[in-house]
Amino acid sequence: MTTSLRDDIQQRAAFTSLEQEASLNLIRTATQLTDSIDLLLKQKGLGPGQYNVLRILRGAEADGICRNDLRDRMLTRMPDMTRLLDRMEEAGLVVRTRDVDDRRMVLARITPAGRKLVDELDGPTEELHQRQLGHLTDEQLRTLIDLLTLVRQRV
Amino acid sequence: MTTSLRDDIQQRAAFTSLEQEASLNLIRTATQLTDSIDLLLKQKGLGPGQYNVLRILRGAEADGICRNDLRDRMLTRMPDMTRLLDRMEEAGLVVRTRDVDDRRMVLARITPAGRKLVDELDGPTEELHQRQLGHLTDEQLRTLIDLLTLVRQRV
DNA sequence: TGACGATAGGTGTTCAAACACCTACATTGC
DNA sequence: GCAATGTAGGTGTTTGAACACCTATCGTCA
Repeated sequence: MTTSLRDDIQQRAAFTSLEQEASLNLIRTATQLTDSIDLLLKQKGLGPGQYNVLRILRGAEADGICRNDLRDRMLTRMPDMTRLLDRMEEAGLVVRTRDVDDRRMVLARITPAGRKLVDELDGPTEELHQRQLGHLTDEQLRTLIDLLTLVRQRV
Repeated sequence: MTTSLRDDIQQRAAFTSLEQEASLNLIRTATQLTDSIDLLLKQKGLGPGQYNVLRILRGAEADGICRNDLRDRMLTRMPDMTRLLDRMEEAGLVVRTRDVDDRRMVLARITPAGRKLVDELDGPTEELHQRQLGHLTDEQLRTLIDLLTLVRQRV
């Protein structure tokens, strides 16, 4: 049983183009994925942006990352990075220190508490990914990834 | 030149699984698509939710659709449909009338102004879809759509 | 027929996203 | 050395999203 997007959202008119159909399918699918992930994160009191920041900062280890670099590496657009970091600092997940060499820059680092939190989420998120995508074969996943990478060439 | 997501967000550690890689690729790609679409819509003073509502109501023609049906047919989750419709009604894009048979229900219908607005966006959005996805062959698009449909089976 | 649960919709409130604007510091070129 | 420009970060304010809670109406079954 295959649920096409057309049945899914009960649209009457067919799609006007294959490109439109692909676009709507992509957005719809991503939304369903993020909805589940966000629900999981919320159980730990995290929003999607906060989790993303924590994973980036964990990857950077002790070096620390400045606000703009952080913003550019986010999975999704986040214009108000300052106040996102404000909240995370208040929650004890990150610390910010002004760089001594270039005093314009403020480097954010993950705290032990932040690291613990994001580590605890590794298992559950991986399980969720398996539930969400585990029914595809490796070849199908590889094809999907390659096609998505190709899409992003021209966005 | 292919920009993998790993380069894109400058992640150091490799993905922990093909499923995770696919999930992140999907979310990242969808975000890029919606960012451009939202930008286009904003030029007409519309948010993504409003545009989605208008397209659904246009497809329903004169019948009108109640709030919950509308919510279930949205491309993306929208918990506060009431006030979204409030704003659209105030903008003259939709009208709401209480159903005489079942007085719990309020049917939303598109106005001529709303219809004109969404009609005007058909061309630009289709052009955008072409710019975003036109570099894929029909076969690639078909494969992508099929894979995304398959993904949604188990979300 | 009238109480009960289910369903449709609305409201109140809190918090975050978004945008424009502003300040501080660094860099460059004269 | 200093004005001009660019870059990094923060702030003020408005709007919308999210959540829990509330009201009105319908259906049904004792």
